[in-house]
Amino acid sequence: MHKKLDEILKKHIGKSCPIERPKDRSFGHYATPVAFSLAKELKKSPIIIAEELKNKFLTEDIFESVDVAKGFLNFKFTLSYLNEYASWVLKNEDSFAKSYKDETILLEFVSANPTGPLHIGHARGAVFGDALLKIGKHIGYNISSEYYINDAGNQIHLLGISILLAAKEHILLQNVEYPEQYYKGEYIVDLAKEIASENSIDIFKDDNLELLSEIGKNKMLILIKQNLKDVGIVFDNFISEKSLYERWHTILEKLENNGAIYKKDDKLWLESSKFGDEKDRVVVRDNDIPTYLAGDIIYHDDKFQRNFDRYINIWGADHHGYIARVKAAVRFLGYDDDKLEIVLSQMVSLLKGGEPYKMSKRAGNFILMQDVVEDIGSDALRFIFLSKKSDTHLEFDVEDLKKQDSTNPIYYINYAHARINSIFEKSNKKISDIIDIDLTDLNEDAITLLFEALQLGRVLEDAFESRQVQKLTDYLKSIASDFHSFYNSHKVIGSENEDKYLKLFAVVATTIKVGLKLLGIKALDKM
RNA sequence: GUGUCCAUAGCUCAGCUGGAUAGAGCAACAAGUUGCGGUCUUGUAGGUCGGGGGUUCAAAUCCCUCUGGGCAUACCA
Repeated sequence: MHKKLDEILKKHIGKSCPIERPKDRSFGHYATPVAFSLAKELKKSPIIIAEELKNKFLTEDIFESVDVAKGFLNFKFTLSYLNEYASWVLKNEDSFAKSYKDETILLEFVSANPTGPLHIGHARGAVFGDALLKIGKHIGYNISSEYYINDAGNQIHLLGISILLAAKEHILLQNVEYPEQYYKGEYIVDLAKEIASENSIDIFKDDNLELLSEIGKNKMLILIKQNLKDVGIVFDNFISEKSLYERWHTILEKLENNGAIYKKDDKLWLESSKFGDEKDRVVVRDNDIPTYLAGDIIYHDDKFQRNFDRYINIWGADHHGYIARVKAAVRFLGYDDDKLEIVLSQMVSLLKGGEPYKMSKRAGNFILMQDVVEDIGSDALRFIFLSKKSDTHLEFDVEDLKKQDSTNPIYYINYAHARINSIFEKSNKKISDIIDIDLTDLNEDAITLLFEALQLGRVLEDAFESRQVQKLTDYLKSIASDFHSFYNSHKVIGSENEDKYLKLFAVVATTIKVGLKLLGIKALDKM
């Protein structure tokens, strides 16, 4: 609908204009302040300009009214236009709020080190990325999801050491001395025992760190994939850091040819300060081993070689200082770094009944994603993560998400959906019975609810373009609230408007169902 | 120290590229159901938008500055 209005505005004004929702719903469905900006160009009062424009718009038959108020133009659609769209939505549920765009996007998220299970911070980025993916696909982007596996370098080496030491202490019953850095969680001991039972304890006797690292990493990756699957996330692609290194020399040569590299203190430095980084960064140490940044440079070259129109990375907010150097590297490689967008996912503080959520000893004093999923379920976890901006701190109490009343938004929304389902059952009617009912002579409440329910497309576009998924969760809460309020003040079954209201409710239910689906949550028919 | 993000109602947060009297949920207080799931609804109260300057017809929104926080500041990933 806003697209239709956009077209009409362009037609009469000759350019795209801002379209807003009026603060006061009674003013109309949409509004534009365009007369204010035209006032400067035309040197006329905005009110006069708005009045002149109003007369042009009145010729369009989709408008019930076009009003001018303090220079704002307010538009109200006719009920028959809304009805036509409602019928289309019910007949084309799968296409509701869909759109088509000629743009390919590579979305990278999670990319947690395969050295342990996912914790709650990872979960937030994972859920956010997955929802962005689903929404983006729905509105027509060609998006692929990707997980970058850091399976090279020191962390993996540490994993191997940790497994070996755990095995020596707990299986071979030797005295061991632990170094300063190693993975401390009890899962490491379990991992060692599992490896012992699948092979033999001899595997720990010749200190084959490389083998243990490899086995451990593979097992952790399986665990991570399972953690993700438990909240409905499946990646299109996994890409291994290690596998990329065979191209390092080619990439290094490319960087050198582009004047990005210099040698100092026997190390190779990337001159990233030239492109906005605060200082230059080492890419190859004096022992000839490339740094972590080198892997990311190869990876981003690999990404850009695959020629997407846009690259979105979701990173933990603690990595924000890393953005400048990667962008600089992308420029040195000769690509447009504006195509690379980094979205940050902030840390999460969890409470349970007002107290800090207990850490998992098993995982080494992290809040384990799996524990929270088992506690409150995937749907509740997804919803709470998606109801706040990704780059702000989030604090919530899991007990609040178990409540079965209006204080729990996911319950509240599902309740609206289930209630509509139950009303249809009670009335003994199906969607097909009311789909062609003509919506005429509806009261204002009903028209408002219908209009709101038809806003899904606009909300999805807005949520995706701004990378703010909470716009969708907020919208669904608001629709559920509007519905409950309407239902409370209007008798439906047995009233003369029964069929019309059923059609209206069917649209509301469709909006909720499609909206929740894009958040990775299945709407409940019964509760 | 430097960089960066943030500061809006008691709490958790919205507020779109500056635009119409600053919003929602929760908590608090007060009402409503002989009517379809009360797993609900309605109302009241609550804010000098951290302080101070500036730009503008218009600033919570943009700029400067101060204060108070988070994060980063590795040749670890």
